[in-house]
Amino acid sequence: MELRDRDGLTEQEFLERYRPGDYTRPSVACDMVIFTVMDADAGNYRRLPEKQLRVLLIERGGHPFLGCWALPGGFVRPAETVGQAAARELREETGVENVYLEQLGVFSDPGRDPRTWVMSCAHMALIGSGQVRLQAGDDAQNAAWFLVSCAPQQEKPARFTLKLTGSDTTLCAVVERRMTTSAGAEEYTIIENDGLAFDHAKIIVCALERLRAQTASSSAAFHLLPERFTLTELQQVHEVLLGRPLLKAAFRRKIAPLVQETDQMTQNAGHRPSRLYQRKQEDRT
Amino acid sequence: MELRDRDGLTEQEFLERYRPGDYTRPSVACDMVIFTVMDADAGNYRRLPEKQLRVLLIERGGHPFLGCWALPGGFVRPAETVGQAAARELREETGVENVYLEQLGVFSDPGRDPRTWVMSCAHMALIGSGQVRLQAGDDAQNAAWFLVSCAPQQEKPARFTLKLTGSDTTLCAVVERRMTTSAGAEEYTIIENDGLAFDHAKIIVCALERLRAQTASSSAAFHLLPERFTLTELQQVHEVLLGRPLLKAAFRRKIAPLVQETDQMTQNAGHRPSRLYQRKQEDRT
DNA sequence: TAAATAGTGTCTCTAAGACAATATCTC
DNA sequence: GAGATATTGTCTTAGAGACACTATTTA
Repeated sequence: MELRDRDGLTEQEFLERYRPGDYTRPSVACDMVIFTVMDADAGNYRRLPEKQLRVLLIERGGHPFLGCWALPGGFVRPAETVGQAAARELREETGVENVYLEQLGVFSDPGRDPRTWVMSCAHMALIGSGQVRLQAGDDAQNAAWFLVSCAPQQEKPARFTLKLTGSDTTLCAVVERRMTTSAGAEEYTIIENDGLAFDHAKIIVCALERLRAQTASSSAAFHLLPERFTLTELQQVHEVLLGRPLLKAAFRRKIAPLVQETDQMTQNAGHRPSRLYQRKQEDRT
Repeated sequence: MELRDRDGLTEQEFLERYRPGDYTRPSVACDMVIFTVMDADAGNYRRLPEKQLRVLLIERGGHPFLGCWALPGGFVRPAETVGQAAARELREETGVENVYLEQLGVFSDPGRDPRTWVMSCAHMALIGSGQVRLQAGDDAQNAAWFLVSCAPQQEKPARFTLKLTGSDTTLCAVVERRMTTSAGAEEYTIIENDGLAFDHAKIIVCALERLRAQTASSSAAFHLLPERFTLTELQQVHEVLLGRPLLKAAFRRKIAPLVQETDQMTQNAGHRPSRLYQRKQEDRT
């Protein structure tokens, strides 16, 4: 097949002669919304610990947004896909590999980075509570796991109040989801922002919305738990993500076909032991 | 607030002195998967016309992929978001505005464009059958609406056979959806490809999957119909998108809360007239 | 009147909501 | 035994699937 174009060139000849133009190109970064679920300090004696959703943030040590907290991230390199860049960033920041990783979309408001034209391809990662190595207080670059709370406002259900609580800092933002003719990653507007760098408040809210949608289809929570878990733990994770309590009997009926019983039980709880389950690997979603 | 960094600069001073580095940057394009639903030529006398899902493709007049068919698209400009670039492309290609537009995600395999490093932020647009101006045969740049058929293979349900039928061309591809630890726009692999440029087979399959997911939640089909439509038309669109027949009674019960009765009826059909409905605008999704 | 679509009624079955009852462990 | 969680049972209700029946228009 020797197709020739209007200059009489074959494809190979064309490519050999090709020189890219010199119009401006954007930098493309990968920002990572890394979630995990941690147990709250079980103050009381033999109660089950509460589950908390947390997100990893890094304190900025230079301009712009000096002193603000930002999502971990970095630039995409020419020989990798954005997904590979995200996996690389994740490994560099937390040391974990082979975890759930999903592309959220591109955030590209022209002024989002005051330095230069940078678009961000945001990703969400879910890591199990057992895999977290980076602990709050690791000051190599001052990274910390912030407790996440994000609820729609009563009067305006399209507005979300985002509150991120660290050990000695609290960050707040209000983000509105616009409903125009379009839908997609960018349809969020920051109304208020206190302490978050760039447009990262948007990105976090977008990730939370995606995470909730995945939870509703029962697929996300497994990634936030260790290999083996009790049904109560699984239910707690669903409840934290959805932000509302679930009925035990109904929940167990619903997830029954997705889990596999093991012959292990919890030990040393201050009460009746619970059976451990694992995810059934037949049909993945 | 006069925070100074380790060089003693304020943010304003830092930005004034900032010079971007000279590492390579990618070009970022916006590729558009533009769907519409058209009536098949109603050969028979007084039957309702069948609905067909179609996608807009453009024949390439230069290397690379000379003679292949490609999604319409173009490069993102510095002063716009990728969403605005998509809307601009859509307007330039089809003349329509204010239609449903959704970001699908970034496709960024390093070799996807043999010329240079180009990533594509794919978008899906849905335009109503009444708004289509560009007709098959408009040879300004040889654009055509291809009939879409895409079904999972029986033996391997993660493999999709994509078939695009134009007036005098048929394009075929087989695309597999990988299910690794990751999920997202890029988790597709092209197994076979005949006549489609770049990685556009992937992008089209990804768009179709997204479109089906939206159809299941009853939100997409409205955008593919004119303002006023019959319930049978709405059902036909759902059936074409989902690829299976639906029961009339159950369908009507389900979409009843989403539509609003009008006092208009269809005219001059070869049978009993049908009431026209419009989308109920109370709760948008 | 025949052909075609429009529109409704109803039975069944499944899944979710709600609540209760029982079981089993540790302190 | 008290305190706590684990696990199962069942009644009710909402919605989807399946199928049949009636209504209304034009050729």
